[in-house]
Amino acid sequence: MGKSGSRSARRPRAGRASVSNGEIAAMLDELADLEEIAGANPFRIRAYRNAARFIAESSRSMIDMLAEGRDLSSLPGIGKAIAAKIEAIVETGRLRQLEEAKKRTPEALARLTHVRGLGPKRVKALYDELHIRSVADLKRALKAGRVRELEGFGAKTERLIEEGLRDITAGERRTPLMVARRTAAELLAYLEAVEGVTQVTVAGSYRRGRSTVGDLDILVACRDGSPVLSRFVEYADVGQVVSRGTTRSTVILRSKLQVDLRVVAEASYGAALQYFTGSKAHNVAIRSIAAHEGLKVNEYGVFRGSERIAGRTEKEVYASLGLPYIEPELRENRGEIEAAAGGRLPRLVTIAQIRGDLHCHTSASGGQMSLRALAMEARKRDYEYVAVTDHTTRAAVAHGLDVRRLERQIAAIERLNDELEGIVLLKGAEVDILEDGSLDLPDDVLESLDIVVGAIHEGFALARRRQTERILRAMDHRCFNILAHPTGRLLGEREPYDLDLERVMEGARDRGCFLELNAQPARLDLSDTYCKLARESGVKLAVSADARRKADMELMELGISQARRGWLERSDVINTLGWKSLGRLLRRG
DNA sequence: GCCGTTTTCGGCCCGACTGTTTTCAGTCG
Repeated sequence: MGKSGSRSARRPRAGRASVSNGEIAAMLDELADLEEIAGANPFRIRAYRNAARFIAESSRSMIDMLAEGRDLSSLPGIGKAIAAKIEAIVETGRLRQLEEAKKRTPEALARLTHVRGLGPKRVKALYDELHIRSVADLKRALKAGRVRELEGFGAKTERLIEEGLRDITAGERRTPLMVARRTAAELLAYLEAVEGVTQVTVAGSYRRGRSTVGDLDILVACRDGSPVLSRFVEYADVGQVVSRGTTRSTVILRSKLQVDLRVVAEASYGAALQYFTGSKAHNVAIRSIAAHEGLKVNEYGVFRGSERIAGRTEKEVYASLGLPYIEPELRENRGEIEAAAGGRLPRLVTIAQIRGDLHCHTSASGGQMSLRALAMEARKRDYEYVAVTDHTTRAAVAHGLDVRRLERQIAAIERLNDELEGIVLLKGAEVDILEDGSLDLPDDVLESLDIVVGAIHEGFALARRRQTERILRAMDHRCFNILAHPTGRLLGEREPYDLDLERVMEGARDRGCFLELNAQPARLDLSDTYCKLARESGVKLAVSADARRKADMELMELGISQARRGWLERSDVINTLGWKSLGRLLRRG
């Protein structure tokens, strides 16, 4: 964290610099780190962090909002002072307060606070007493045995820091949700079998459906005397026991995934689940509301004075604060509490409502499934339809179909549809959107398809305006239905291409087109915050697995998690419709 | 530094675990 921010701060730009929200957030976060080491007012530091988080998650770019003349101080958690800082960053690419903070406190110290076991106080002590100003300095001091001689440090703290350093050298890792699921399932089965255990739930960001998880937070209810905590640390995959208490323990598995276990009584299970599910920002907001009502919320329940008034179920906890139940995927303090208070919570789409998949590949363009295998797999999932959308000629990515091969595939689909019961294969294609906005199949072929999915596979570097026009022109074609992976991002690999996504959303809505939520773990495109923006713009989405092989079909669940995090309801997702209604929607007339 | 059915000042979520403490600070979630 904070690294990209420091880069842009050193490289001033003229005029409105193209500073991303992520860079602005990183600069505020770095400022918070440095001020914290310097011992500044902790509430000011929290204000910086809250603002940074809001900006990083915002689907609107700060540059655009300023260009529109929006008053940034009207945004939640952003007042006059931080609004001025954001403006300065956008105008000049730098932040004076950050540069001054770096003069007082070496900037590498900010990174040290990210080492497990090291917070601002210890980093400051290391700097003041041992003049440690970098990871390398710290390693040398550890080796020389000088750290343990400091007041407040000891042999155990020294070892904790050494372990923390190894982790940070290995890079900050988050585990993909689909990978964490397997680990969680095995651990859950193990814990459920321990005597005295009555309930086990994986909470945390896993339960909130985030695409990656930093750790697993497991909550257990059990009868008195259950040996669940000792069984937990004895679990065969445990590599290291970090802490071990009477109600909570933390281990790191051999896979390096951290797991926290928290044990509570049945009467507190709902309150503990609410607390342990988070997010932190949601909990802080909830507890703050409680405080205004003269109540106290903790993981044991909701209390008025010493009397517990709720806690057995989450529903009870929210009800005690005058709120309806809030689904875990919404708990990010992105407006869900206000919506709950106003009776405006969405009824989130569920996996059971999905009637088909609108983006799948066969062995004809890089996939592994035959047409028949694809149909069987879809039927197994109780789908009513599945679209065959292989790449077309231009796709440099995967041996695309030319017109002749596509026509043969269409004929094969028609024969198969005559033969198969309980599933309909849709004739489709994933066509390339060329740089001038045309599609790479002739009109008469496009006309013969049930569904046309369009995507950008090359020319990622076009300027924002041209890229936006390119897509809008593609959607002008009366056969165009769904814009696949709309921002083109590849997580950890490729940034989204520069695009005015709001214009694309409005353009799609006005033309009767749709945007995709591509459920491939590396894409998850649209993101949750863009899903929310799409819903607010009135454009509907298709949630698609973009499957290449059988196992990919289950990625629909990942897509639905993301859709729920984006506040989508059944009516926002077109593949909740039966084929009859969907077919009408796809014929733009 | 932000915020407001305790409103322009005075609050700001709450608790567990560890280590080096002889009563609690630091860190974490």
